[in-house]
Amino acid sequence: MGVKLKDLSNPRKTSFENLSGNKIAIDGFNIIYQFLTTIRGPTGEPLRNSKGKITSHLTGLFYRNINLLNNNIEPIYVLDGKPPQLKSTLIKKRKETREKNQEKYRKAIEDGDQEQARRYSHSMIRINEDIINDVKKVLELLGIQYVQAPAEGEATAAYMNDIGMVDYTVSQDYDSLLFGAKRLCRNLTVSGKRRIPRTNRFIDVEPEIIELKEFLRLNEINREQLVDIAILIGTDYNPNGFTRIGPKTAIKHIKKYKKIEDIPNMEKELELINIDEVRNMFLNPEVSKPDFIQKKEIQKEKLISYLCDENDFSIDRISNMIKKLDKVEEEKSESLDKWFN
DNA sequence: CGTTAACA
DNA sequence: TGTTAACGG
Repeated sequence: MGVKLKDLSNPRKTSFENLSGNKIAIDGFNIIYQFLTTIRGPTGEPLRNSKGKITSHLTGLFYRNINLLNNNIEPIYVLDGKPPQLKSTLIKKRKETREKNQEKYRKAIEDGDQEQARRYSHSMIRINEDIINDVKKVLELLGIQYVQAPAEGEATAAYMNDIGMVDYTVSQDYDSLLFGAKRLCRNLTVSGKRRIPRTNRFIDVEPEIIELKEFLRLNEINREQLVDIAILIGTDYNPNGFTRIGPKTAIKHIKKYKKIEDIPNMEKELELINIDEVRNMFLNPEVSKPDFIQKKEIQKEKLISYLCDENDFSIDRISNMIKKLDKVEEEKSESLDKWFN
């Protein structure tokens, strides 16, 4: 779920064109979950191939990556490893709400209530090993690199950003900033319009950059204090946060008292968590340094075979998109020729 | 989510 | 030509 830092952030609008020439570390699980929950047929069911296997994530990944490559953006996917022990309460909590929602879903199906079914259908989806293997397969065939993080994907993505391997981390969550990412890119999507859940209203969603330095300067805090603010609000490692403290109160307190222990009347709340352990999760996370990463060649034939033969994608659509990619490559080498001649 | 078909 | 609905798998 991530930390609720939206109200404190100072996003700067950007676009695919603006990000041309950049390397980005994509929070793999975050993007996969988005595809699985948003790419659906009319009944709210995810897309499936003729064998009944879910394919929403394949559709999303294919089109999104073609768009990135067409704009000369180099994505590197970072996949989650073993979840940290401190996350177990959150995972348990999520499991409980998922099971409750699954029950609601089943009931809605029984009652023939499509609207309710659609609302709870996302709880039927889990990122399992099959899904991960599909993702790895498509990425390999697209020639896109991925790295396996030892623990939190966002932590390794942030590390890659910090040491200059990538220019941005990409996620909808703000956690990579807590992990020390220099720049976070949110809403890195093509279509500008997105429906507000359970309404018929649409809002324009544009890609945005949040720069850690600017964020800290604007709020007149350092990263350690940002982490304390997050802990007050609630993080994956202390999901409930401190009672009656939201973003506004959290920043007010930290600006005034500098750290959580110095805020008056926090003794009882502090007894509930090991605060230094939580801080350490963000300030000193388990990360790996990936080897030098270089984009590989797209394997067009195998990609078409995998998507169209194995997963029933339309051959016309897929080959058209690949043709578009070829066209961009052609233009690129043409302009390169001009440079030399 | 991203593309395409339909429509003014 | 630009906006919106519906489809994709």
